Amino acid sequence: MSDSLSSALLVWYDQSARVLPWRSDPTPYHIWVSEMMLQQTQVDTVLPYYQRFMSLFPDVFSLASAPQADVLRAWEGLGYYSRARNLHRAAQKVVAEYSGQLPQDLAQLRQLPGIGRYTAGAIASIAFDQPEPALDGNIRRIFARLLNARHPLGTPASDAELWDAARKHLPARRAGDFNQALMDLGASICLPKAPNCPACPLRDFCQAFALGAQKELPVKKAKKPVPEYIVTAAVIAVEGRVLIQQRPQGGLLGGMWEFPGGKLEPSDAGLEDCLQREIREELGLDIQVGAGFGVYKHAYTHFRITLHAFCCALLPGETLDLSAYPQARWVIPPELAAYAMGKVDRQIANRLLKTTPSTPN
DNA sequence: TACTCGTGGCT
DNA sequence: TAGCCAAGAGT
Repeated sequence: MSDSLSSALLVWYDQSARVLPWRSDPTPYHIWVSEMMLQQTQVDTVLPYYQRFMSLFPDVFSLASAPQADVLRAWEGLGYYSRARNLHRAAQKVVAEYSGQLPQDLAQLRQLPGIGRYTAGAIASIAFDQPEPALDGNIRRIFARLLNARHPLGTPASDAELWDAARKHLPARRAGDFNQALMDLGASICLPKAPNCPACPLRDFCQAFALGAQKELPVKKAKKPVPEYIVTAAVIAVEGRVLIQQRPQGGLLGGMWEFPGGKLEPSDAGLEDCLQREIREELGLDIQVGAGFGVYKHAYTHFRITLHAFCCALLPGETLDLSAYPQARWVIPPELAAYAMGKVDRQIANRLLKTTPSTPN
């Protein structure tokens, strides 16, 4: 049943909804892909990726049958690459078990890789018009303010309170629009730091606004400090080719390609020593380290790195047995574009396209 | 529960 | 400028 809060919100949404490609043609596949891309990622960042992804993989069958390498390459730059691997696996499961039709049942949706509580609710409500809440960061913030809820976000008490509130206020009709309206409101008016309360259609329902406490909410847990690591990477060139390797599935940048190297350890005498050790450990090769090939600073979510890249050569007599290291590959620089990489390694690859690495000696 | 997992834009 | 933040999921 529609309460006055949801009615006021839907009136606002009918006037203010953002025009988005997945809203213009809200098939289950479109909603699903968009929701995967939008996890922890803002709409403006997603838009060009969504358009390109749909041109490459217009339906669940083309996605399911594509090589993982193509999916990761299409995802490069969006981050959180487990989303791409999970979406790809889920597409194969939907084809194999559901004849290519995304299930409507909430429990069945949650069985698909990459679909958790939020995304299942979003797909069920937006694509299938089911009365399900979908609690994301925006909606958590909005309900925390509406209720003057003081439990820190992410705690069980907060989750229970906010999911209950979202379900309680869900209208019987247009649940998908209700959820999307809250997300639009969170992205445009009920902002984290500077909420524009005078423009808010829910102002009269908001306890935080009544108390003047909107900027104190939501309460967040304290964050841990982020460590900084010194990292090295080797551009090993032999006869015009450079060595890259694929990272293992599952961890950071899983399935992506990189220039081999690793973290500076306390036992390393220096950057050169670190790089020689890493290449010996990872590939069984002894290398000569030459000139620098750039210093790259990068911030991940939970740590920061300063990466020192070097031009390197194999010591005389060294060869790489590719059958023993199937994750490694020798490629000419123009081919690097076909290999999905994280931001730092892509910067190195792009520099290689412009500059031939110098040969040690 | 707490931690991992990317990147770009903003202040 | 260095943090903060974003349509979370998996372990």
